[in-house]
Amino acid sequence: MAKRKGMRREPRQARGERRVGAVLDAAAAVFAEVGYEEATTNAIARRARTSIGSLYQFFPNKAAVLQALTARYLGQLRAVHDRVFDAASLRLPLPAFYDRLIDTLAEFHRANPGFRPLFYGSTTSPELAAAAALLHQECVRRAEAAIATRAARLAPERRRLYAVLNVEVVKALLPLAESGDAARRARVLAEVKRMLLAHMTQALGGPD
Amino acid sequence: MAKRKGMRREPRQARGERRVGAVLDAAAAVFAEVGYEEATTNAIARRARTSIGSLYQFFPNKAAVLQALTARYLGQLRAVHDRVFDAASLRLPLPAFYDRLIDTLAEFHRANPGFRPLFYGSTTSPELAAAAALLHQECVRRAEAAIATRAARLAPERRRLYAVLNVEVVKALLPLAESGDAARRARVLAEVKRMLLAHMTQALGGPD
Amino acid sequence: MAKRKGMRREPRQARGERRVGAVLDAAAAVFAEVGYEEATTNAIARRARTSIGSLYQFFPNKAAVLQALTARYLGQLRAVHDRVFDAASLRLPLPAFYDRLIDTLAEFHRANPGFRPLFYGSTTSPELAAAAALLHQECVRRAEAAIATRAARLAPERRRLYAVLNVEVVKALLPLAESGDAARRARVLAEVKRMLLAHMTQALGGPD
Amino acid sequence: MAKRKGMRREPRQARGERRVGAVLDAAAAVFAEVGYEEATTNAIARRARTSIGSLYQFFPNKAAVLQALTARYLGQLRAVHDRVFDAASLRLPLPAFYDRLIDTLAEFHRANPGFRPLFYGSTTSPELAAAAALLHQECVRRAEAAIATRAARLAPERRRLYAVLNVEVVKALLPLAESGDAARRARVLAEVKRMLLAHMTQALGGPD
DNA sequence: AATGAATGAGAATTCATTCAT
DNA sequence: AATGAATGAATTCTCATTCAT
Repeated sequence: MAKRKGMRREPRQARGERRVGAVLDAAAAVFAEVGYEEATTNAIARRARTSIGSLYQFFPNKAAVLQALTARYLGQLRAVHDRVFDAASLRLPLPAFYDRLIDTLAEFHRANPGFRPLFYGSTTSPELAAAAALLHQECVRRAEAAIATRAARLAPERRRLYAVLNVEVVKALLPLAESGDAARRARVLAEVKRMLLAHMTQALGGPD
Repeated sequence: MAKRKGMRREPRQARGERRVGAVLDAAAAVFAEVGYEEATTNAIARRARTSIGSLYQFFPNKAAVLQALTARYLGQLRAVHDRVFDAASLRLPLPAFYDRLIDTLAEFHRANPGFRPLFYGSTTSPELAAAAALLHQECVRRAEAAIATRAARLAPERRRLYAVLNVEVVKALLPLAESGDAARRARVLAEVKRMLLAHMTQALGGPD
Repeated sequence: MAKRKGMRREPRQARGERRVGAVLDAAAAVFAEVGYEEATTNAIARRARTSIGSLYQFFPNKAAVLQALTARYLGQLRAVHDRVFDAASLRLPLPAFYDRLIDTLAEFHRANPGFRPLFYGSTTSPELAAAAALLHQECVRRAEAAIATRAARLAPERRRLYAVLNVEVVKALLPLAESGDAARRARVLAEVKRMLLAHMTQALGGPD
Repeated sequence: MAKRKGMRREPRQARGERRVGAVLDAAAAVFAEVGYEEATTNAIARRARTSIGSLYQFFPNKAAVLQALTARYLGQLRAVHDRVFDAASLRLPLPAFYDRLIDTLAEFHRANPGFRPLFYGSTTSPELAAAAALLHQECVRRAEAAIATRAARLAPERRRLYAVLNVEVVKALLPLAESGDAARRARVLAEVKRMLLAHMTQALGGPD
């Protein structure tokens, strides 16, 4: 599994396995609260109810914790993408497709506060930038593939441009959807769908 | 003047005035390079060719430097807004208006690297969040006013929602415009305009 | 047996016996590479292809590993000494005696990299100093005995002084012999012999 | 001055100048007590009656403290060498020359406990090895020059070999001279002189 | 007995801020 | 006013040793 990358040692015992999971959960929580750079390894260990030594038994440094957490989220994100970009969905009319896509992504975003600091990772630390790039790429690749399915004749560069624009807009507006009550959330998501639909309909040259 | 917020004392002499400006210039540069949180006051002082002691003579702490810099950028941003949201512009057809607006904002963004870390300030440190909120509000308020002029009968909450959406989308996509050569920049900006235009035309024109 | 010093328990089984030997071999290798103080017990266990827990099953602490290794080397050193200080050798003319002695010691030194950090153990950690002292004493005692045989009327303090000088000079110059190719080695050893011979001839033969 | 190498910043104020000296004095003392590797920067700062932050204001890391101290000792050692290797001394008969040389070096060694851990620096840490190499080279170079003066026709490689041997023997035996009372010291030094004299007389081919 | 996970004191280093000169 | 030295809490990471499985 990808989440083994950069770890100091494979946990050989079930206890270690659990501990690694606990550390990643704790890291997600701490990163969500104060961000990656401000997060301290001691705070993560404390939150995981373990000792700092244990953390370093499995992860050689703070960056490795970030990497492992990123890998875990990447796996979850791929699973979500597999569902919303499946063959059936890709054959849906564009409005229905966007409806399903945005709702699903919004739900993933809502349910995973620990995902956000990685996805929105600032450019300051290279390791965080790498994490963000990884997740971002996954999104762009999927969007690109979806566009390719729906607009096969589109030039690859335009396809890529539209993919990036879609990703950036959704990325920018999902936090907004979280910024109020359920009604607010519904209104924001509706507008996101409307905006992307309007733009892509026009861009792809008429109604799909 | 707004930029005196959080300063320890008013410089009575031109020398002090110049020193403050130099510190803010240095802070802008350092923030642009490593971000606010990673920036050190010593690095700022060094860059300003002054001593750390002098810096603290004018600013009680690091946050005050950020605040003053934010105030300075807020002033510049307001000046830009005054120009693009003037009466003549507001009377322009929507496409022409967006064209002018986006180009102007893109130029401001391009020309002020020090503005970005404040505008995109992550949520981690409260002071940075406050800075970002201040700049964000200025943008939203102006967008709201512009929309009010063009769609007077629109319910205030919708007006506000559209304002926020416009701001977020532009904010999200300007960095993208910076991410390549001039052609890339042109393509991205064209799509931004198209996207907002498509959305707003529909939103303002169609059934609410 | 002396090598049981400081051990937690006697291994009752051949497996344990082998394990202890493997740990000492590993310790010798690691000490040779990074020195006693920089060596970690985990590195020793890893090198011995055993677990840290097993290591501590046999040795109560790091110092005990050093002690046991020292004891093992002391045994080997005594065996070498028994050979070069045997009755026949002691009856050899002084030049022939030194020739044999130095060559033998140089060979022991060359063949046992793990011996060096113990023999040259710095004064910093008490346990290392103790190890070095033990090995040093063995050398001095043998040298003293040899001198006593050859110069029976020499005052004990002088005997001891000469013994110490001989040991220190050999100790200091053996690493030098290792510092180059075979020719270098031969030249250095020849000079060592010449130096000690010249000195001792004068010291024993001349006025006291 | 060489001692400025590797320092984080030149002290600009007299206070800083004093502090740097105090830190080096403290480092010498701490290194003498526990060795370089076991010495902690906090212990050095405490001994210098300053804060750890001050230490790091002038030295970027522990190695830099070692470097600066080495440079200081190198300067002192050169001064001593300048005296014992001056033209007049080099014209002295060999016995008188060695007498003066050994006594002077022994005195330097006795008076500078902080010099020893650097001069005898083990090979474990590269920075310590570098320090030791620097001091060692100074000694070998001087010895070589002295031998060249006294035995001009000697092949350069032999000259170098004798120089190294002289240095190593003195280096090895000076600590021995320190190992007892004044009488012991005198006896050891007398034998060192006798040994080197006997060897070199023979090596250089008859009485000088 | 063997394994390897758990522990936490301690080490090097940074940096916002204060203070002496 | 200006300079830069002083401070020390906080941070990342290591490693000898203990303990659960």
